[in-house]
Amino acid sequence: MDELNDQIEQRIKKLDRLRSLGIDPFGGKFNVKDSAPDVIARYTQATKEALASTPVLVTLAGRVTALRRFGKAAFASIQDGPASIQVYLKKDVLGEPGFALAELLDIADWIGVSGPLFRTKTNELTIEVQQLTLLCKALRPLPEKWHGLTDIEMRYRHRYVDLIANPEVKNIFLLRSRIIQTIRAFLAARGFLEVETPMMQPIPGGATARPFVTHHNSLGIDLYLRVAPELYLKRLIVGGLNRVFEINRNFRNEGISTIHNPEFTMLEFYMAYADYHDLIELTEELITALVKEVHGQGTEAIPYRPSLTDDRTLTISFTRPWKRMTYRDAVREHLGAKPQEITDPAFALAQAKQHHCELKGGESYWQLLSLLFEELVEPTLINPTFITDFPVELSPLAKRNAADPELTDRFELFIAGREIANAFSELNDPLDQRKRFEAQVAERAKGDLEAQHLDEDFLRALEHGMPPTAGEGIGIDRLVMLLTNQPSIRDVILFPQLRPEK
RNA sequence: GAGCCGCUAGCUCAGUAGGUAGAGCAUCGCCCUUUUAAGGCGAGGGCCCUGGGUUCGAGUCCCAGGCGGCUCACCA
Repeated sequence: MDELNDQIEQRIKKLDRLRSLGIDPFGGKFNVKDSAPDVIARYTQATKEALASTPVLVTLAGRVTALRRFGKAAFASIQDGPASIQVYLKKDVLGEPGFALAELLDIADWIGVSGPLFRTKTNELTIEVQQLTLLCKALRPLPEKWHGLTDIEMRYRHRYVDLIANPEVKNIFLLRSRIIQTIRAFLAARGFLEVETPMMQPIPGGATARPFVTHHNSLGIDLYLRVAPELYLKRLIVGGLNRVFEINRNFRNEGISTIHNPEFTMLEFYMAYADYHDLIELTEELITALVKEVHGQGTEAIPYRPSLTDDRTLTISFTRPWKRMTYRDAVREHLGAKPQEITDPAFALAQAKQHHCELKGGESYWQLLSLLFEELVEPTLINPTFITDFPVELSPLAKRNAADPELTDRFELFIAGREIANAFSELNDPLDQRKRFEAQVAERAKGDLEAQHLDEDFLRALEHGMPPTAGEGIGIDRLVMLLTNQPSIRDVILFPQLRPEK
């Protein structure tokens, strides 16, 4: 043990005292018959008199989170899952040996109790413990009861303590789990098959991002942690799995911030015979279902506070249908420009300069528009908005628009000024796909480390024929942030990436 | 990567002007059989993030570093 403070020392001493009483401080199986949440739910209405006349015996277990001693009796709160219940430890009832154990209890210990329910003078539902079992002695104390654990670094590094001390933290992760379960059920109900594709890929593809590199010893090759599952999921569509989805981690070797963790959870799903219009409908339905799952069935709007330092809270309305706008029109509207102006590259350049976009020189028309979009439009997209018709230049895997070959059949969904979903009709022309890869390879050669690689096997798969397919990706962490009103991604990831302790 | 802020007991925090390091909770001892931030009396507990410097003297001032947070930039 690295540090031996008096708190730990005292608890270690108690191990011997327990053993001399014949008690194993790190006991074995305990036959749990009830749970605190369940008992509280079932007997919340039971009166003092009812409990006295028809005794209800319960047996449950949990962690001691508070202890109030009175010499020959004590009250303890024990935490069992999402609920906490009070137990009463009384010498008369427990007897000598049982009470000797009670006297050696500390906050943080795990105990099993059984006995009848009763109500105290203050009417609190309480277990009068007849049988007390030590399940596990804790050697470290819990944080202070009133403030809990507030040091942010400690909360992330010692998440196990955070989860014990801060009930609202536990609740976020319960919600996260429910959100993911709801997504699974939603997709399964529509005939989507959940699959798992490689996390370690010889060629990282499916997104423009810098990958992590690792090495396989016996193969003697470098492998990349995936930046996206996209190219593998589309191979499955080629293989005839018409509707597939994957919820799993992506890894991107980029900065860390309140909205970026090096590994993050992504939902991607692909639907044969559909196009991006179908996914707009599906996305509205899915996210509406999630809003209702988290906030209640009647919910039309939710609050969201995007920044820790700014106490401004947004109200986001999910009333359908959500706004739809083309990429170019969104920029045009914000500039108050005329249709003939917005297509003019010189106009775009002038506007980019005027709005202080960071220009490296030599930007294409669509790159300029992209800068203007990010600078001007994105932050204003508070209520859910589908932005459609992205330029082909910025969409190397999306199908060309039939009417305008410069554009693709693609949308991104923005909520609270952030991209929540990205979807398109998938490019299934292997010859066009090859050209797009080649353009990306040329970008790489020019030094763009995020540009994509040419994946010969993926092209071969497309050459076997991929039916018209629509595909979408939704970043789960940011979605959970939005639905649970958390300004930092670290508050929706159990173990966010931190520098190691010294 | 840059700027700003933080780091003191197990936890939450004070620490005046540079002069022997404090409180509450927790811990230990005593009292206490319906408390719920229980109460009363008493006690112990410190690498003040690390390393330099200034000074008779540094938790405090200066420099460098570590870790964290936020903001900005890139990405989802």
